[in-house]
Amino acid sequence: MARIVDKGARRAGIIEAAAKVFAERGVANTAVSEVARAASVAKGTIYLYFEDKDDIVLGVVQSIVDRMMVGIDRLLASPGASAVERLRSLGPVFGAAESDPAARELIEILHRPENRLLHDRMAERLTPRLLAIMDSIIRQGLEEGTFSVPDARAAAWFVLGGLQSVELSGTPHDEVPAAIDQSIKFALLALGFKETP
Amino acid sequence: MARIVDKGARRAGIIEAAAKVFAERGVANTAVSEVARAASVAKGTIYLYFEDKDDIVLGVVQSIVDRMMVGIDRLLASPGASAVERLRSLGPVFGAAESDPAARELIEILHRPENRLLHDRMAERLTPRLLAIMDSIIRQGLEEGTFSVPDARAAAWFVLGGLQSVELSGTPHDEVPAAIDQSIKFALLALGFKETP
Amino acid sequence: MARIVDKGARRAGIIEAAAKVFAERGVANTAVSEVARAASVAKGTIYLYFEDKDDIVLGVVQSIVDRMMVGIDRLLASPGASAVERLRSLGPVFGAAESDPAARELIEILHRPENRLLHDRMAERLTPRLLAIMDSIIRQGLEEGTFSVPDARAAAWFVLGGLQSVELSGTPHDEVPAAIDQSIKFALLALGFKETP
Amino acid sequence: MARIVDKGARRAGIIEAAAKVFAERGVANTAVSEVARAASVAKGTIYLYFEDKDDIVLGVVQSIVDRMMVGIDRLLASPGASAVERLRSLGPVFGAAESDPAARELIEILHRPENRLLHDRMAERLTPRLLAIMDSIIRQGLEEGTFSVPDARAAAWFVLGGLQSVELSGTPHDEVPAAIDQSIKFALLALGFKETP
DNA sequence: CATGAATGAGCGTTCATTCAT
DNA sequence: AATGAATGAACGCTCATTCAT
Repeated sequence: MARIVDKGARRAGIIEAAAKVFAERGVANTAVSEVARAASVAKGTIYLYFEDKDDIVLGVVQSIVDRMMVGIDRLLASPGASAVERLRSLGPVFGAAESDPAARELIEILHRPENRLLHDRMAERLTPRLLAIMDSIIRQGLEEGTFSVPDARAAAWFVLGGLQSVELSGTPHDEVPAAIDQSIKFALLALGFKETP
Repeated sequence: MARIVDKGARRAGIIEAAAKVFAERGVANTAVSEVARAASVAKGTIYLYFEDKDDIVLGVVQSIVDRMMVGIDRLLASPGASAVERLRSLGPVFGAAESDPAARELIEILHRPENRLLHDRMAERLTPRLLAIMDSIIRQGLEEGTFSVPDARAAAWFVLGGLQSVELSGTPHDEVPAAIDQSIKFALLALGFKETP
Repeated sequence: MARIVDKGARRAGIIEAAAKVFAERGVANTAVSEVARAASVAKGTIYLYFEDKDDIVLGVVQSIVDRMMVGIDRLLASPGASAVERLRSLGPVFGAAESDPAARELIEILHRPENRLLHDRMAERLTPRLLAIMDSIIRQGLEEGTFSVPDARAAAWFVLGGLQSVELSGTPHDEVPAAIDQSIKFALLALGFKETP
Repeated sequence: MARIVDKGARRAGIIEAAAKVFAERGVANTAVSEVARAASVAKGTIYLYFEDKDDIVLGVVQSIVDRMMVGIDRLLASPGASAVERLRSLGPVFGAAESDPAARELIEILHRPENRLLHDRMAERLTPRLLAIMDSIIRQGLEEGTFSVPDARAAAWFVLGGLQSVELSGTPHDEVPAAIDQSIKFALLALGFKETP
């Protein structure tokens, strides 16, 4: 039954199917057999590509994180942008949904209580990468002389934590962008940036 | 078949035992029967004091939160303290442990991946209370003229998120107090406080 | 706490309460503790008056049968009535409900699938007594020369079975009396009775 | 992990084993795990073939009913038989056992009080089919002019109830055939049949 | 490679019964 | 006599994992 797809594609297919059913029923309430059915694959086949159920969850998370990071990288790619501009362009990331309805749905799914695990696993993997980005932005700002902090890494943690709080604050959907703007202003203040020189 | 202890003490005893075994094996990996054994009580007895397993988890969380809040309330009690002083006195809370070895162990336990549930449940209950405290500190600062933010609630969220980040930053234990100090400085900056007037 | 009531009354009270909750929730779905609560008695007290749960069920059944038999005996009491008249007066018993709304509700309850046990236990106790009545009626008819059967007991079983069938036939409520009349005609035929001499 | 038998045979095997243990211990007193053990199958396997325990009971009942119906159909198959002959040939069905020792044991089992559930479930499924048969016999008799009843369906219920009574009458085994004969005579009387035209 | 029937440990929960008070 | 907290055996059911085909 070796088929149209190679190992990588088969794995990806299972992950895609798993993401779908996890989204519909929650991770804990989804049996491996349901993932198999959704992927049009036998239950046993799953174990050819994944260690165990947890490994599937991890695969789903990784694929989501990967997709998010592509978007973030694109956002930050503009060459010649200042640290402040880069920080500001990071705003939508923490509002998450923006215009992409798929992302909006994803956020909604991740916030369902039965998907805490998925959410946390994702945050676990996303945070270090966001931190690295934030760190590089702050260092750039220090070099440009627009930021003034004694410890870039500590500052990165603080600012990141502050910005991620928006997600938890229960702000109504339509007020999120404003809340993000607000938070970015706090972040710039914390980083020692003076609005107008 | 006779009661040795009163209802409250029995419940507390079960919670204490549950906290212990949850800590040792993780919530998900701990069967109700193990809680019962740890509490020297029959399995059925558990269900005399708790709706279901979830209710036990909630009980453990509540008891931890209650203990933490007592500490926090004590810290903030000093009458006549300024908003800045209060904010600074809040520092140890986010370092959490320092001197108290029991608390230190608790933090460690909560951060183990299999205890995410417990951790999150706790954060769920703790955050609103911390937020209320932070909010009141910021409002006090605004009244005193030492802080300058357009929206106290948004600021509270941001600052709280920033401070809670320390917990996640993986800072070595002996550097935590310094990291907290650092973060409080960031917080003050974000709140528009000028170090020297 | 020896009280207003003597042993017998206490037992009767528990039976009455049990009948009520059994009726509401079904026997299988009713815990002994619920019977106790309904009887305003401690769980342990139940076991002072009943061997076990089954014994409670039996008590309820017995009390219902007793009540029904009183009604039946009254129906058949008319002195000087012929066997045919007696048989005909037995009709309403198999329609069960007649005018008594309490009896109607009882029937309904007994027919709920989760109360099969109760229903069967009742039938178990009721059938021998109905059989005895039927037997005596047939013997009276044989003496009077209106019936003609070789074996009164066998005839009693057959006729009783036929009449009880109405209960199972799913006949609509408003057609039950007619169905009973019909069945009694069959019964009389089976007993060798000629309508008009 | 390989299938030795096909799906149908496995299901049938479980039903057979279940029938056995249900017979030995009663349905309520038999745990699913005991059925599994009897069927030399893992507990989980049971749930591959049956929804839940109730479904097993239903399966057992169905298989018994099916076997009985085959016998009945054979009995009634004789082409060109009159309604009276057909009715008479139905006799053994209500005596159930006679020659077949397996059936005899079955009847015994079903009459044990803890198997009321099984018995009732079976009666539930058997009665409608017997009723249909009886109804057709009566209609045939009406057409042939040998029976005379105003309502075939009502008559079918009555006669069926009467005949089924034998099963309940506690007649000693060796007298059952005679009792059945007796009952069939009652039935013919009730149906308005005159022994000698 | 792929399958899916089979497994069985393990779970949360119930509740009839007991007995110290 | 009455209580009700405590018991713990027993249950139905799930599902991650395996492996013969």
